[in-house]
Amino acid sequence: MNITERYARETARDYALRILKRNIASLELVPGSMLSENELSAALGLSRTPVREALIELNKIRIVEILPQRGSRIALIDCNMVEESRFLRMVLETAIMELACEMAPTLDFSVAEANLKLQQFYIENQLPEKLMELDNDFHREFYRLTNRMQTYHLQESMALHFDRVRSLSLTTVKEIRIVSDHEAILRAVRAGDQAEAAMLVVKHLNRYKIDEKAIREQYAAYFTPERC
Amino acid sequence: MNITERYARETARDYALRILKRNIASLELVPGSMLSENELSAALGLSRTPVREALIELNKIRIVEILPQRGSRIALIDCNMVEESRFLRMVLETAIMELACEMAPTLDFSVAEANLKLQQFYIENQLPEKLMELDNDFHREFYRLTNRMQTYHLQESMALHFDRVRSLSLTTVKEIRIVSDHEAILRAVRAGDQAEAAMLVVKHLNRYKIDEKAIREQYAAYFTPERC
DNA sequence: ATTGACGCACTTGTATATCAATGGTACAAT
DNA sequence: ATTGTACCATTGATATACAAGTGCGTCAAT
Repeated sequence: MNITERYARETARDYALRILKRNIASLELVPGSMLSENELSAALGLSRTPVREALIELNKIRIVEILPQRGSRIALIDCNMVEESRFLRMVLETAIMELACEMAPTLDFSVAEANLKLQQFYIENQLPEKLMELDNDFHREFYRLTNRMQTYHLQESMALHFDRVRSLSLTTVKEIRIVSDHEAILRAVRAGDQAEAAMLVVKHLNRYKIDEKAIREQYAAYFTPERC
Repeated sequence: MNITERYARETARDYALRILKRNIASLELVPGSMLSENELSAALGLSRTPVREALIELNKIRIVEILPQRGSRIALIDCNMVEESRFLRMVLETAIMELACEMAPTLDFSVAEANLKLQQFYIENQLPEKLMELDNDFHREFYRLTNRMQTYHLQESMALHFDRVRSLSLTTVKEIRIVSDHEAILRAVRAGDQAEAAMLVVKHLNRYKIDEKAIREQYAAYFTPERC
């Protein structure tokens, strides 16, 4: 496990959650591997209670299986859950953008604008590492503008399933296209063009399509036996 | 609090969650009222641990506020959350039905059919009490058929916000319309008619529209001061 | 070699006690 | 009226213990 420092004033539970999520997304915690509350609390330097609470949360999004009286395990990658997280993001983000179109006249897009400027800066200066965070921020900003943060959090929790597959993927997203996608989306939303915005969102999210078949074959042990 | 027996083999945490949710939805637990882990564990005959775990879950869907070192409280009814839960259901259920339309040729609708038959039976025999459960079952069946149960659970958790307002509402839904809506939806999905199914879902869910303004005025103390 | 019984080790679920940190309250002092 | 102080209740977290259930190894019987 890749363990880093606990933030100031971060609760033990949030700390455990943060570290666990990161290690699950990066596959440092191998799908199918067993955990135990005791083992984890020792590794994290916490007691069982906050670790247990974190595991319960991860169990709720079905990324951790809790087998009573036996142990816990990192769930195998379930294509159905990956598909469902993709579905959720597609459906929700389309609806969010359509909503943003309706509200456009009353919205302040300056945060999104500033974010875009930064994206362009990092592209020009060849610093693609920062882009993923900016990408997330950009999308989240529309949930915030439309007052749908709870929806964002629901979607975000499911995204872990997709992140694991992305970690296995060799296909990287073309940064320049991403940024121009974002520009186009913001333009459409500003113009209140729902159909255009929805179309762009779908096109944008489809860039993250991954060659799941090849990955599945190469890393068969990480996946649930059921076919998709 | 309205407390009932614990089911056989129900974990203490699930029991606490079930009782709390029911009492929150029915407003038996008054919006804005304070709770404490100790008080609740005494009332439920459990220890702090499972009660605390239940409160953490309710806090995550923002129906319970946890104020560290001060206590917990039943959140006031927040119009934004109510609106967001309505938004979520509308968006997700529309997408689910469209998906079901695509998959229609491969789906087995016999469970939904049987449910509809029962709905008709209860209408004819004037037993509307059973209808709400059947209503829920009917909708859940489409999430199951399209393999989107996790999506269902996310939506379900947010529904608590809406349920509280519905408990205050005097406007009852017309049962007969509900059943005929369901029939029409199933027909459209069978026929694979996405546009029709989506339209029917929106129309159906709009029947649950509630006179929020009047309720807000009558029960102002239950609501957050912010306007919607 | 196979089977069956048994017990051991381990895990989660739960209970309980305890302490730290902190916001609220009551009350005295001014 | 304001301020300061002591006290209390509450959650966050730790530690410990026990119950119950699972899996595994041992060992005897066959």
